[in-house]
Amino acid sequence: MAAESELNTGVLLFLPYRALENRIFAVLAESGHEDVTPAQARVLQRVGPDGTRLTELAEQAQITKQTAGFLVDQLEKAGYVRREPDPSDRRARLVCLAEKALAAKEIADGVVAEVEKEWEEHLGRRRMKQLREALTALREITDPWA
Amino acid sequence: MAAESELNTGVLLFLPYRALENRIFAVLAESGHEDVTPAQARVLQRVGPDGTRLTELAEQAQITKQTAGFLVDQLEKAGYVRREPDPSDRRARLVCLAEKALAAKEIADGVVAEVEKEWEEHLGRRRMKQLREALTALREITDPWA
DNA sequence: GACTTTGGTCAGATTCTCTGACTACTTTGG
DNA sequence: CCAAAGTAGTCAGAGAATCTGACCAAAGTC
Repeated sequence: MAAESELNTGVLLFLPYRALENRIFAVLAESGHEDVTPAQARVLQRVGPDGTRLTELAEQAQITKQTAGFLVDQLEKAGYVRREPDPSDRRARLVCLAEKALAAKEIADGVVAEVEKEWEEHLGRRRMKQLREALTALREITDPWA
Repeated sequence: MAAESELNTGVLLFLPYRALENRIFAVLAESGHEDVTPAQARVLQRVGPDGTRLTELAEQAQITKQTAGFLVDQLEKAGYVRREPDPSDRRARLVCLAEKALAAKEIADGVVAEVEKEWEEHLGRRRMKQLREALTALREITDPWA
């Protein structure tokens, strides 16, 4: 590692990301969702409001569709998602959020809001805004689904 | 997910992080380091220039010391690290970077520099600076080892 | 010197992930 | 309309990564 003040941007991005994720999992566990694993969460997070196909979940989470299937099986058994037939393609099925996932999502969103508030208090409103703005702009060249 | 323009800061941090990581692994694989797995890399990344204890590696990577030991075993077999006795504590051993790891690190650093340059070109010098500055400040409240 | 903490290992189980092979449905180009 | 090619998903089996629990040896504390 270089001198303390010169960490590369990757590490700099990762540190707050992980801090946030840790906070979310801690609160989720406290509120009766200790059964969601990080791997499952990475898939669950990507299920859209109208359902999402397995293949699409796999792509976005950067895992194989077999792995995605495995994780969705578990999420289904645990009551977080349902699989419904896709009306537009009989091969496909849509993974949809169930009640339990919506409740968990609400809790997670609350933690995110809380942490974002803490960050804004630490950075000041102006720098927080600059941060979000720069990251949003960066998305244009780093997010394949932007 | 919310409207496109309103992604939470966690996702916003994660997207560029993963893009960078993917680039690093791609180049590393091309240059004869296809044997380092992501899990190993997360440990390897945290080995300091003067060697680092297993327990410390485990803490920083947020894995158990058993897992860390398992990964270091593999890195050692693959020639990326050595284990040397810690002169200050006869129980402990220091995990030290070997030649092969230094070479890989040089390559990785090159990719990071390249990607940072691309980002700066996209954002402009000013916003890139603001981004790094905000992230560095955030480290004060999100990095337990800051 | 007994007690507690800390650094690390061993053993075994579980979870996550992958590759390869396969079925069923859809799309496309005559 | 039909054959070929592509896409959605599953099954089977293997390998990688991770954990918990039990343990040993050296350090630190009273």
